Amino acid sequence: MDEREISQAVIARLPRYYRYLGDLKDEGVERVSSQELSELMQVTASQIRQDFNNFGGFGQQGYGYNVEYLYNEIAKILGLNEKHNLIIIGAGNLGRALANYMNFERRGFIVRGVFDNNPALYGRELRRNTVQPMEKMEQFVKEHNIDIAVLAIPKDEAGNVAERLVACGIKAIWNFAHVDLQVPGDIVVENVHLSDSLMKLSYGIAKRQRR
Amino acid sequence: MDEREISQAVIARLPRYYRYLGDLKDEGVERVSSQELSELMQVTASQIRQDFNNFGGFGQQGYGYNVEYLYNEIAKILGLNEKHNLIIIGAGNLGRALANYMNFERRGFIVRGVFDNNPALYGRELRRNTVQPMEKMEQFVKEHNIDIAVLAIPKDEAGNVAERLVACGIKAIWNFAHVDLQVPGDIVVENVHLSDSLMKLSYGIAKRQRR
DNA sequence: TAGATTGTTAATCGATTAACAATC
DNA sequence: TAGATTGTTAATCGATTAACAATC
Repeated sequence: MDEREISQAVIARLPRYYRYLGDLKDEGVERVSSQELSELMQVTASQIRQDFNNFGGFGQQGYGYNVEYLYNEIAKILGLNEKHNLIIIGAGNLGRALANYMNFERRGFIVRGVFDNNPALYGRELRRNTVQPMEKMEQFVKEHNIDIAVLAIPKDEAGNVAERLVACGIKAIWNFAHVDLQVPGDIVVENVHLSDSLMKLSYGIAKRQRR
Repeated sequence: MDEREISQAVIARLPRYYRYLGDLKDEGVERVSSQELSELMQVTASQIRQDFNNFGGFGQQGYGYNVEYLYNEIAKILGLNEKHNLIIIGAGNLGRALANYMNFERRGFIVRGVFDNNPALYGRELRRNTVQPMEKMEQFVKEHNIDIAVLAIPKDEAGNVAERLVACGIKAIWNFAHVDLQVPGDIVVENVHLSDSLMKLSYGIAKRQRR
């Protein structure tokens, strides 16, 4: 909440804290100490306290952390209290899977439109949405207050589409295309490179084999 | 290739090197210096040289790196020269998308079977595979020399299924379930937590808003 | 008050960057 | 040989862990 930049390592750990705290909350646990949480999550208690203190003190000496309060504070830090309208670009296997995947809506990420440049897919139903032609994307973004675009298209189309999205005022891109996007610094980009992930898995197997 | 443990940070960068080198190779580029590559990839030349030297010297003073050679060496390090048989557990939206997604086969990851516990899906066609009941999983793993299982099932089933997979000799789990799996140390686990990724995106938007 | 546990400072560890000698 | 660029050592930076005083 203050001016200082929080390191990427800390941000990357927040969703995991959020998940564990959500579980504790669901179990009806009221308070948790950094020590208890550290055993549960297999990280050091020191790291937990340092991480939370990046955002100001959420705990109380001699007591620990109130689970529900901490859970809600992390939600606020992550911006999960805000609703986000998103569109999905690409109605191939991955785009369709994401469009049909309900769980994100629970967290306030609402799919408002799905776009593809393949006429064979136009009008196809995906939950509350039907696939629209790419030409309608720009107008749709402006009219429906869309802030996130999910890029589920081949890598060679991704750069061009990203440019169009930036031009019509999108704030963030969730990029599943296997390419590094070049966008202005104020555009938030989060990459999901599945093949990179699979290669890391492959490395793990190869290393195991070498033992 | 030697005894020393390579840091996770280095491993995580290898797929990206591999991607850029593949592009250079496709463009017919023969040699590249750490300096050139650093400008292309927006990392320091120092880091590139340090990273590669973890695995022994791939370059030559005064010349740089031979693109094709380096590309092939990274493939070997990542174990991409090996073929891997995999099965997909869960034929929901995500499981089906992964089963239909051809690109992984190109890299030697071959989908040999798809399993689900929903009888309504049994026999459903997904490329070369048909959905089979979960009860057949163990035998299939043993008979078809499967080393990777892709977990595309809800989080509350994931722990149990992971245990069964470990018991029947799987080597690696590509985990899309939103839970931390508890498995023996010799089992390779690579997590793809999409909702974590979406939360990081959300943080980026929230931070941007606060400016 | 005594005990517990945070918030925070200090110490350590590891990763990144800089510098340069080795060598093609 | 001279120029280029790696491989590698040293310096710096940042992140993690340890320690403990503050405080509930």
